[in-house]
Amino acid sequence: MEGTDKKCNDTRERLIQAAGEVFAQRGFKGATVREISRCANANIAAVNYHFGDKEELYYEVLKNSLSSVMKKYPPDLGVTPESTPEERLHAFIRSLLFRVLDESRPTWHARLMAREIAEPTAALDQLIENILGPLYGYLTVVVKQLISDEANDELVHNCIFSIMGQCLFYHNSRHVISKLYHKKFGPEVIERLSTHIMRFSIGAIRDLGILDTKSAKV
Amino acid sequence: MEGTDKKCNDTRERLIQAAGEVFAQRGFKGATVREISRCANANIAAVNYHFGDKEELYYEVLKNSLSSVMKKYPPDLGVTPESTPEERLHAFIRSLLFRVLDESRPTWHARLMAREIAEPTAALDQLIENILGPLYGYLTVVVKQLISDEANDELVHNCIFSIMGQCLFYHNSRHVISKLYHKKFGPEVIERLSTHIMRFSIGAIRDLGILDTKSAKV
DNA sequence: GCATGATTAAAACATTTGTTTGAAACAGTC
DNA sequence: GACTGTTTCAAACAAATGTTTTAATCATGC
Repeated sequence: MEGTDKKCNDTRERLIQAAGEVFAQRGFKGATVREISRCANANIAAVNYHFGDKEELYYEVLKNSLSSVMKKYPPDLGVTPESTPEERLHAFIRSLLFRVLDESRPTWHARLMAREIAEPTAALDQLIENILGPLYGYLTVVVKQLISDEANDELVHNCIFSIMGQCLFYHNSRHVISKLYHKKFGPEVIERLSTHIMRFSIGAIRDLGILDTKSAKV
Repeated sequence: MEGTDKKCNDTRERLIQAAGEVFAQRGFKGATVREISRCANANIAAVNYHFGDKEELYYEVLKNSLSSVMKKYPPDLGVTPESTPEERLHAFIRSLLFRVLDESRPTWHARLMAREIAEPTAALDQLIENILGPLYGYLTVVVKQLISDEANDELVHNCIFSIMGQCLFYHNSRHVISKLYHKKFGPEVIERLSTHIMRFSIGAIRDLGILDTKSAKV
């Protein structure tokens, strides 16, 4: 009836869920195993028994979170290999926005990842290898198609950073946005945002692509 | 010879400097008054004597940091009221990038502010009122001039978010960028980045402005 | 020189926190 | 039902941390 289905008695699983919430809310240092245990209806010793120590639990939570969130919103959600680069970019942006903004489901995945990106622990390498690397790679291919296949690397990198930056901003600065503009991010707002970022970026890339091919010709 | 000039013996001042470094590096929770005191060559009791408690010291550090960094890189650095909107936007972006990326000077200001933005304490309101509010306001004016004075508010907001997002990305994701692309942000790289973001945004805004005025005509 | 107030110093205090311990409860097997 | 390995529990431990205390030191005005 509330999150955990069918009275799942597996303490280990409950600990991971609870730890996700608490780590996301308070950070690794701020989270206490006592609070985690209490939220999971488990004994204080449960964390050490099942995971060895707090840090190992954190890794487990992060790993768990990653696969789950990428499964729900894959970068090519709703497009096929036959789609145009524009459609693929739009899909990428849309997925990314939903991944980091959707508050209608266990919300700690995005916050946890943002935390790890902003202030990495030793787990960042794993995060890059499994998630961020492929993600940036995918976007690179799409952007290269949009500009031209011989576009110089620096321009391509700058463009994918511009796109990623626009999307992630709404998560990183959400408290400021909410205080300054009283904006909330429901699904329909996210849709409009994704359209905006897509148009903004396509327009920009077209311009820069023209500049680039011109300078390449010189 | 090293940061503090003329053997400034004021313990209070040394504490603020040291606390800035430590808070930026470890976060509020992770920073210990013992480490701060040690870095400041002060006694453990000094923090409580001079500031009451750890939290009050944090507020003081934040306040101090804000005024200092905005003084060094004001948003209209190098432009006059007669400059074109394009020039003003470029100056804004350049300043913002230097503000968050310049590692050649006491570097904790930006990290401290990023921390507060990503996970606010009670001090965020003050930060918004004194710094972020005016900053966003200034950018809004510039962007409005670029699109058209009757541009609809949502479009303008989305555009300033797109610009802020592109800039802040390089700070928030610096560890990922560094691991994926082995990029370091020296002054000349920052200059090139600011030019890229300026072009990217101007191109995009032009396009969207045309769309906007067309739809406004309908 | 000394009295006064501000500052510093070292030690101690009270909590909090991650972890360990040892016994109890449980589950499955023969 | 006794044995075995696993899981849970309450209590305790050791280290760390913010804060307080009490005395010493310093600076300044008389």
